[in-house]
Amino acid sequence: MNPRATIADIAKALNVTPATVSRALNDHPGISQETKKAVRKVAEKLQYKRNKIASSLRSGRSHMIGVIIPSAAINFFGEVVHGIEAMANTYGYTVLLYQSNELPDYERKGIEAFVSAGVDGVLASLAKGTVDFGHYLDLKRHNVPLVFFDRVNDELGIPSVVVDDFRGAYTATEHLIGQGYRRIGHIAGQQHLKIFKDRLAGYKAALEASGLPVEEKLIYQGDVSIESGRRAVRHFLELPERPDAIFAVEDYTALGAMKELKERKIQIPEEMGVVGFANEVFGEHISPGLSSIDQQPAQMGKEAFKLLLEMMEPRKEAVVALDQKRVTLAPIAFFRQSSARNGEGA
Amino acid sequence: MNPRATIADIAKALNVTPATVSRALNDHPGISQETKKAVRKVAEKLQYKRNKIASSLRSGRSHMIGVIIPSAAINFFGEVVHGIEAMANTYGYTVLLYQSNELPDYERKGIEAFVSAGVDGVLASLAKGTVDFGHYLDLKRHNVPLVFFDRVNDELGIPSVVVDDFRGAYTATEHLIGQGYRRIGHIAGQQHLKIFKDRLAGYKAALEASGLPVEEKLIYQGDVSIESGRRAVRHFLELPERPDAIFAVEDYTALGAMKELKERKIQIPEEMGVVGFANEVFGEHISPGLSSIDQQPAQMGKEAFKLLLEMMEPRKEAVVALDQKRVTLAPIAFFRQSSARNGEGA
DNA sequence: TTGAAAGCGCTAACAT
DNA sequence: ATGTTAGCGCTTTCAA
Repeated sequence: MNPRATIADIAKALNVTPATVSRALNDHPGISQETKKAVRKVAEKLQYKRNKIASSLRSGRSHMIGVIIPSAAINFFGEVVHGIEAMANTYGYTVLLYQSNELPDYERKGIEAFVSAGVDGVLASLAKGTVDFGHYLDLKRHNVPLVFFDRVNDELGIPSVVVDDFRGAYTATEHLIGQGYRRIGHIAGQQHLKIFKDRLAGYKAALEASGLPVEEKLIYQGDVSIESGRRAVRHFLELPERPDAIFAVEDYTALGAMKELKERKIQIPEEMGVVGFANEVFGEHISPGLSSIDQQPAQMGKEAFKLLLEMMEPRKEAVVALDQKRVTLAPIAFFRQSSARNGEGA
Repeated sequence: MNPRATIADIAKALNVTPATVSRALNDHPGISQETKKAVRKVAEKLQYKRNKIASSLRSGRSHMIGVIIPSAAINFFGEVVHGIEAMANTYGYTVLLYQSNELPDYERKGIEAFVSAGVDGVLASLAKGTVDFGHYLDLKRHNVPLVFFDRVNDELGIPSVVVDDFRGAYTATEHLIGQGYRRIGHIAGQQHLKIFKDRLAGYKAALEASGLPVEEKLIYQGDVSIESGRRAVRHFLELPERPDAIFAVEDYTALGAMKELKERKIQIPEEMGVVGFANEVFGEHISPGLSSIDQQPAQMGKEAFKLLLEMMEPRKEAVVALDQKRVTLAPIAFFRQSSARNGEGA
């Protein structure tokens, strides 16, 4: 209806200049308390809302950040966004969202949209298929701060936040050993993704630490899907010496494995223990409850934003070169019935 | 590094004026093909990217929309956002996201952030506790198009997209009757939310259509939580004549009911059939598989955006008064084992 | 088909 | 403590 009130309207009402009003609204030191109070009162009365667009154009800062995720329909990313958003809002930033749908082309489009919109920084989790990082490096070239989370690439000198996948996998495997399992198979994920490679490494390390052999036959190359979990089980069962437990690279893979095992009437956890990774919601509701490693998605989002904030609003004391900065969160184990041979499930 | 190229840079390179370049980039009719081609070539070479902020300030249109959801961590909303985003991108819009965390205060803050950012329109799903709609009406007053989805209020003359809750509940109940269940209990949700009221109504209507009595004792007032499902079962089992099936207002409620039933060794679906609502991911992975009603979240997001687009870019033929516009999606039933007394589960 | 000129609303030098 | 002035990069009349 009425055109929005501007700074000029307030200035007119108070017989001061727009500059004064602007300063008052921004709590500039050199403005008297009186004036500030008066300005705020009139602003309230006129329902003044700052025109961020004009402000951004002039100041070069938009107080918006862009977030690129593979898909908002994946629970994990939903929760990461939740964390980012919570943090961003408390610091006065607005979040632009873009989904890559796992397609590098969309990723590039998203970044262009962000640059075009003038974001002050970008948070991103890589699409599975991304191998060319040119669009991300463009951001760097234009001095737009960038932080990766979860699906990261560590060779570009871009700060990142991840969960300690190695340690998570190590903990999971160690737990299975502690429960008395001795032949532990692993359903692995695509090895060009660092997170999956790290999990495989953690699995191996745990075996070695316990003096158990690492057998290649017990490592099934899967692709993080329910079907791949089923296939892995079929493979394992055909072995002359089948495993007595499975550490799956991800919960859906573990789920597929469990389904196949159930259909073949193999008792979980008695005959076969199962541990997944990600602590998806369904894990605590299926039976037996699925043991898993939580990745702390909300916390990951918060840390990622904090890292980005340091880059967007650098403080003097800044110590470490920021492009060296890596935040690694501790994974949290949730052991349930699927791996409780000694009856110690949660 | 290098400051971003502007329209003026292109103009200089071609010995034309910025106005011409602007028109060429916007595919203005009165510009020669030659010029357009030349402009595009130079733009490419200089890696020119339109400064949306300047463009918005001048034109008054930002090509951004704001989306308010209760929480990105709730799968359903994640998927709605997915749908919105997909549609928005194909039409050249960018999505701003804000989470209310179910708090009306955050909702208001979100709207202020959006107004301030100059969005062209807003999509919103109400926080549970929202009873004062002043902030939403403000948007209307300032001619910022607004569309509600899922958690809507129908008394404000604001267009909305919902799934047909009445019909979904009717279908679910009718299905139970078809499976031979005769005493069907309902675990209801908070009745001040229209979606839950509609589901109760659908349940009642289906009973009546089959000549079955509606018994108040078989309607448990719950609050959409796992615990409330458990409580409902305890209540039902204490009745002199206990029900032989349960239609739960929502999947988590159904899950709670199933857990309680299992602990009491009551066979599902033989002794007690169960149907939920929402078709959450876990439903197909628990055993028995949970029958449920899908709300088509992605489709809901797409329809909501389309409605908003009509308001943001009205076409001449516009027929119906837009504030009367209601889109109702057909729910889709997924019947699984939890209600398959006749052995017809999916 | 193109140019000239003005201005969207705000902020930041520079002045006083 | 406040005013003056200029301009961010773009679009859009109006004019040629």
